[in-house]
Amino acid sequence: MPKKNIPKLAIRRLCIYKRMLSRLLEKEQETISSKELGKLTSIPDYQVRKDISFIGEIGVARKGYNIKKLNDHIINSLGLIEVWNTAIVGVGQLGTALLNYPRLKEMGYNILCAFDIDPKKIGKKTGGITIFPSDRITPTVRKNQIKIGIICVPPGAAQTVCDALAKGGIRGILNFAPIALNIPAHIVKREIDFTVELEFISAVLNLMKKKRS
Amino acid sequence: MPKKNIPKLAIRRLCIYKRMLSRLLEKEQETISSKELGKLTSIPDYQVRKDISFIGEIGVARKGYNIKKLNDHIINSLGLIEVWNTAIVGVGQLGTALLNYPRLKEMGYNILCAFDIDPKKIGKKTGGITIFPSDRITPTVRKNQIKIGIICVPPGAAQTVCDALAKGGIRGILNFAPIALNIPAHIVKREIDFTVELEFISAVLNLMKKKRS
DNA sequence: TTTATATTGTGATTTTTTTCACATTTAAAG
DNA sequence: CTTTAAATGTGAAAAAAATCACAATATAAA
Ligand SMILES: NC(=O)c1ccc[n+]([C@@H]2O[C@H](COP(=O)([O-])OP(=O)(O)OC[C@H]3O[C@@H](n4cnc5c(N)ncnc54)[C@H](O)[C@@H]3O)[C@@H](O)[C@H]2O)c1
Ligand SMILES: NC(=O)c1ccc[n+]([C@@H]2O[C@H](COP(=O)([O-])OP(=O)(O)OC[C@H]3O[C@@H](n4cnc5c(N)ncnc54)[C@H](O)[C@@H]3O)[C@@H](O)[C@H]2O)c1
Repeated sequence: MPKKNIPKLAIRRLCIYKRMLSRLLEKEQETISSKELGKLTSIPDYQVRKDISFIGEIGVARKGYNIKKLNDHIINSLGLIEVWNTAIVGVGQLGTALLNYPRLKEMGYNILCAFDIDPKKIGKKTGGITIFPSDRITPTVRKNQIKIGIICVPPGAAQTVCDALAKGGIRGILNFAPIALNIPAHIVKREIDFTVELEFISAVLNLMKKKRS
Repeated sequence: MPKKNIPKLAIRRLCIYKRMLSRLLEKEQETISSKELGKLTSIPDYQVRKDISFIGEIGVARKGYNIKKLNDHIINSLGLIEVWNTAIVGVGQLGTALLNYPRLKEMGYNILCAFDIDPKKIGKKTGGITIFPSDRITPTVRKNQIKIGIICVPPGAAQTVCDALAKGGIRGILNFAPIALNIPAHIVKREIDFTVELEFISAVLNLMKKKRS
């Protein structure tokens, strides 16, 4: 049980440390210092230490952190042991890639079903998952206790399917459609827009150039 | 020319406003207030105003912002008119989805070529783009003045292809492999890991639950 | 056992970001 | 022309986050 409120940004970084730690588990190395872990994740050592301190004292002076112990501790503190029933809405280019992405299941996101509006896709299987019609989202989510929904439909349809997921009792939504979703506050939302990230890169490059000149 | 340094987070939000504005361009509405724009992007109105203020005074008291003018102004201020030569490395599930994603070109990311290590893929075309062998990354990037690289290879290969891109003179990198890349500071990097986003959702849901109990 | 020192954990400080509140502006109505 | 009020732009305050610096600690070497 974490001492106090963990900052949102610290949570994300803890997930990134864990990602690195789970890779290190396969190596013989037993412990790692905040400096080393920082090097591997492009995060300063004091930030690594401070982030870890939010979930308790786990390091050993002069030695660093035990890799397995720290990995487990992050998993426990953030509750990442849990397996989440997950659904994907929209089985196009991106949805198909996700349905074939084994890492999702490995990380505890168990995809139970997929939805699409296209009659040619409904009833078929992709990545071993059956595709249901999108007007069945609400009852199916409710019946299967689906907790997390991943939206991969065109932007024009995203709010509609989001509402259907919400009505079914979804708890978290990962949205890939390039549009901000309106969503009740009790649902945790995360939006990823590749083109916004690319534009961010462009903007930073441009502003770097301008400053130099 | 922006007055002072624009905060990184403000840049991202400006891109999100622009995304919404370009949708609104197709409607008849001419102006929009910070309040309305905030509603549409899930961002508070004062934040919208402050962000826009970083790129100058463009609003009209009592009316709000002219949609077309604000859209153009964001594009100009952040330098988003530019077309960027782009390459994709790794033409698997995700790389293929991206090569077939028309929005990239629409937004000014002109994919000139793709790279893969798989002999069965090299020489073929995907989404109209020819796939080159990955040992040709450095010279091809240099010759074609490719400025942005998108990495979609397995994590074990990501640092290698990243180094090859850097050697070719790349300026920005968007990385989808679940690993932090080591990269010289002059290259602008952005890393997207879907599973980290999902874990973030899980963690927030868990910590919400814990706090309630 | 003592010493030297690498490394943690954290309180204090600094920086950044968000939030607030309101004076100023200006379109529209009277 | 004057009044009204909606909306901006921003300086100031508050909150959050990052950074620093160092005392405390524990290991490994002497
Ligand atoms: N392709 C990419 O690489 C990529 C990258 C980033 C973001 N995106 C975004 O992800 C979303 C999907 O992109 P895509 O390339 O896979 O598009 P796509 O056109 O290949 O697939 C969209 C799928 O959604 C289905 N769909 C449409 N309306 C629906 C509804 N109401 N209910 C259920 N399903 C519905 C369609 O039948 C189709 O199968 C889009 O919003 C896109 O902007 C795509
Ligand atoms: N599939 C998804 O939905 C998804 C989602 C998020 C992140 N990712 C990440 O994106 C990356 C690609 O995922 P994927 O599912 O497309 O994998 P994939 O196995 O389908 O494709 C990987 C491609 O990279 C190529 N490759 C391997 N080594 C290479 C090298 N040295 N140079 C050039 N090409 C090389 C392979 O030949 C293959 O074509 C992975 O790091 C994965 O973790 C994938």
